[in-house]
Amino acid sequence: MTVRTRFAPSPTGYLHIGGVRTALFNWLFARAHGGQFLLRVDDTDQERNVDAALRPILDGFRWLGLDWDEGPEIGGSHGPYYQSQRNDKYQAAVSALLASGAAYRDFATTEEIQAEREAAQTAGGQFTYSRRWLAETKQDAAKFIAEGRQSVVRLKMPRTGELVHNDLIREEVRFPWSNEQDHVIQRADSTCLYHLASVVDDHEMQISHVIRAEEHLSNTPRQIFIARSLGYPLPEYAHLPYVAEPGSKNKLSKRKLDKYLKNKDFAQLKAHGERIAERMRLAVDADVFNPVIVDFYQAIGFLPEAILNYLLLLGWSLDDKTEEFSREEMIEHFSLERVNKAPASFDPQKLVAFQDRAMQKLPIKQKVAKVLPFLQAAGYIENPPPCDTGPYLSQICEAAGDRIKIAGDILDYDDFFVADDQLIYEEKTLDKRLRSREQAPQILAEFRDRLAIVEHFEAATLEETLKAFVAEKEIKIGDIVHAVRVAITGKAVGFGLFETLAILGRERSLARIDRALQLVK
RNA sequence: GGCCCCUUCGUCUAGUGGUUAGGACACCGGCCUUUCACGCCGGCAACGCGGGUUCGAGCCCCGCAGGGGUCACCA
Repeated sequence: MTVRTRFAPSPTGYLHIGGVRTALFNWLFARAHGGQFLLRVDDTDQERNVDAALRPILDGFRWLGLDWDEGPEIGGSHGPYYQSQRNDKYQAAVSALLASGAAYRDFATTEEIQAEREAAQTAGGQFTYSRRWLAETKQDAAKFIAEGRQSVVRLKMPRTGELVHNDLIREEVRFPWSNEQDHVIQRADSTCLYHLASVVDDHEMQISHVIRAEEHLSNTPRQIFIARSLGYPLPEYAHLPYVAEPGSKNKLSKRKLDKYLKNKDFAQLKAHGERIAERMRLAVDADVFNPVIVDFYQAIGFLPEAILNYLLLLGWSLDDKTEEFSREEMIEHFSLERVNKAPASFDPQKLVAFQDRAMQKLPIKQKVAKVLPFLQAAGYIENPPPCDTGPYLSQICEAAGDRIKIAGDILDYDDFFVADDQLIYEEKTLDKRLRSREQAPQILAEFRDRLAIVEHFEAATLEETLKAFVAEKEIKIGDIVHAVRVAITGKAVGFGLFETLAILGRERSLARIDRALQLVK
């Protein structure tokens, strides 16, 4: 049997991190079994512009490298892949269900159903629809229509016995049929509902494994009922635990974006992102610029592999120690058997830790490539970049060491990209390192003259020069290092001083020191 | 409330009858050091509760408690 899995996003305008986890597991399972992964658009209830609302989602998938074998934009042999375009198939299924007696036309009004429900509730019992507006024959129907009633189609669910079903993750689960309602599968306006559509599509698209979040577990009985009634072979079901809010066991919801910002770690991550966005003069749309949404990470320069690696471990593990997985290793090792049953909280800090590690491992050349678009977006480098950009950025990334944790962090080191006379000095640092120390400007001036005559303006020789200077003047190394740093970068913190000097070169270093000296005079 | 699911450090988890209950993130010390990062060393910290079964239970059984999901002419 060919393994075929699917992810069915509804076009909401953004890709939710919990959704990505579900998609990832589907994708991994398909890839691990040499099968296909498809995307199907759940737009049965959409009125707005589906294309516009779908684009960020597809972009997110592409960015993460979760490629789909069939679906929007690429098509496939089981299309169309938009539920809004598959209505004929749903109608046919409804007719078949009606014909076999597995479903019926119901002429009750919403109010009447509601009244029954409330009556059952006050009686303390469980609601079971009386089916008194059920129309079995044309005559019944005609009578109701004459009264001006409209009809929906309901499933005629069993009311005795139980469904025993084997879930790939939950194992055996049992549902008493008496607990099920006669769910509506077709609205009064004759459009069909999600559960019907989903079952029909899964069957027609030959989905072998339905891997979805736990919140669908209790929807499974009605779907199995539909599938059975239609004579479909059942797919395997695997219900993943949902992703929970940080520090709680509530389901991470797309509707509570604001709430999560109250979480300290979340807020901190967002603030970091905002700092980067601000430097690029990027409009920060509150709806999307949020760590629950994948766009956020893309916008500020996270690595897709870091996100995938983190999400993989949210509810799945290989053993007691392996944490890092390349894409290939994920595919090689992933299995549904090792998926956890309990919900897992989304932990922004741990995601960041994976990002840090992934960034550390990134070769300089690739780091340069990641960082460049941010410098261009901020207006520091032209597009296309001048030919000396590569070597210059390589030096900077090399000197940066592990300081650039997110590609957008490069913008913290704007001092390498502004003209000497445009450099902005932190007043506080100028005060602390130069103005408040009587001897500091003098010492800096003297060291400046040494720099002017140093033979090789390279990190190693610069360090020798400075050490010699310190020994000769009988000062502490800190007395000069910090003064030089603020003079050439305007900041209190930065890369190694000697590397910084070397990158800037003699001319620019001297110009900046001179300017700083002017400023503190 | 009915039904269903879940329960090991703060968080992600390993663990399938005998372990000093392991790892990771976070946190707290210390070291390194020209700042900031990185790195290194060390530390804190968990089997929800109660009954069984067993020589022995985090692991098996039964209760309880807690948490969550779901109960739409939403998806």
